[in-house]
Amino acid sequence: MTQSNAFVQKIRSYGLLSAADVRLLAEAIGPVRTARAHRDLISEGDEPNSLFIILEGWACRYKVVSNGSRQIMAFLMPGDFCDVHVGELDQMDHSIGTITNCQITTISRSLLETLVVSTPTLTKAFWRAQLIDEGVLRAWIVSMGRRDSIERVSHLMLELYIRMRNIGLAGDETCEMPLSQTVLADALGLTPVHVNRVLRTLRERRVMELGSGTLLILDIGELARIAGFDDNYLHRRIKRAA
Amino acid sequence: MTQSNAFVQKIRSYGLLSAADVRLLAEAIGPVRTARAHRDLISEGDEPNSLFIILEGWACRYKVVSNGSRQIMAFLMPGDFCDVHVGELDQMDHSIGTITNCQITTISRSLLETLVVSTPTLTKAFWRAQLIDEGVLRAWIVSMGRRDSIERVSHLMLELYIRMRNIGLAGDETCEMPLSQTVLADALGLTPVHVNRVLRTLRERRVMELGSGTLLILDIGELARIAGFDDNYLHRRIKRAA
DNA sequence: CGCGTTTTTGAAGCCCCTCAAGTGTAGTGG
DNA sequence: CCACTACACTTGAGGGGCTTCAAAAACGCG
Repeated sequence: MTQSNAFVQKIRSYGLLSAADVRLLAEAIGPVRTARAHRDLISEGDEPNSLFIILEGWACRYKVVSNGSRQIMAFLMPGDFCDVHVGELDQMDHSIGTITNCQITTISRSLLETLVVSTPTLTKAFWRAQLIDEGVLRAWIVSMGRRDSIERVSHLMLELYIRMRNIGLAGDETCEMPLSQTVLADALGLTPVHVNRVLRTLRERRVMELGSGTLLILDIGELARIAGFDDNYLHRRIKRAA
Repeated sequence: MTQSNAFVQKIRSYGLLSAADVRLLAEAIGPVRTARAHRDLISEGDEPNSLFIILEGWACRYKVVSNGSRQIMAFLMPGDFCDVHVGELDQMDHSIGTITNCQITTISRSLLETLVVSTPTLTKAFWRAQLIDEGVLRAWIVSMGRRDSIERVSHLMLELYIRMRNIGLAGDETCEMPLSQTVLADALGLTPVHVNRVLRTLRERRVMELGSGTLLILDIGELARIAGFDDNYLHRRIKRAA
């Protein structure tokens, strides 16, 4: 049961759950299993059957477009869940794949539905989680549309750093970030070559360094300034960590 | 009450509501009022107070970034609603503004909450609407990241055309589309100048024409081919129209 | 009819891409 | 311990898509 904490804690932070609610939630969670890196948890076109929860490791939502290139639409880290819309939609319009080795678990569709219908506080907590994800999606759109490459890289690094900190996985201006430059490029709408150059610039300017699976922030003020990082957004997400 | 149909019908199409549910929903809707074009319904930083519903006209979610440029993150058309997260989030991280004159109405926060808690079918319908919006957001990210300008314009035109058709506001390969090239540019992450050139290309290739507030699709197959429009996505949205 | 907005077109430039090659670094098997 | 492979990272040179700047034409509305 300890392994499910990442998820239960996240949901708890989104709503005032009673002890009974938390117990119900914890009991709904299925057995933990391990998934290797670079595997699809769900593929585009699949009919979704159960809700995936990441307990450990990184995964992502992505879609391969007609010209063969890949676009990552979201990163999933411990505590994140994949498809609350289980059963609501007919087919997946994108895939979910692991980036690192992951510990995952599931909640079955029927159990989830009972949970959501029977306990309004849980409904609200799930809803809230959904809304925050939506906010992140909107921030990505802004980045892709109106930020150049260095701003975009900076913004993503800050987002991920803060999300890691919010779940207690980031230290003082450093955290694990097991993303290759190719994966970053797929998320940012850039090429790996160009991501490389941008990272070099940021390193040379003593703003941040990304290497061997670790992010090191040297000057968070400057990083936020470059990114045009919204104080508001930042503030809300910091608050949420508490 | 007839004026609220766009909204009620949309929610009905997302769930099997009983007659009582529909009545509850219809009764919750406040008085209809008119909003002029180019006005903010909600501004960034506001504390959201009630749920806005568009009954007539077009609006959009947008954000102005630090360098002064604007990014539109979503278009809102009749039946769409703005902020189910009323009260869930502390502050708006973006603004909502009208594009044309609009007929709008609201549901107060407290009424909405009672509704959602008391009737699970309504909850599910709202949830489903939310999930579809999220799918559209993800499609936008894919467009911005991995499609060039002509593909991106084509994709957006198809999305908007199909959404208009789904609410019965599109004719046979034509519909109203009151978007200036500047507005389109703000949505697509391009400049108005370049949008103009892309539209010319599409016109010269006899694929589609956009002018005087109207979209005219000349060759929908070719348009979908250029856009890399997902059959799956298309299919789902057509099905949903029924 | 006059004025602001939108649309259109041209010319020059930059940001990021493409292509290409070279350098690690980790894992595998001899 | 060293070949061998696979993959990620790095750097250079050249090109193209979109932007920027500028200005004219067309449209819509009082």
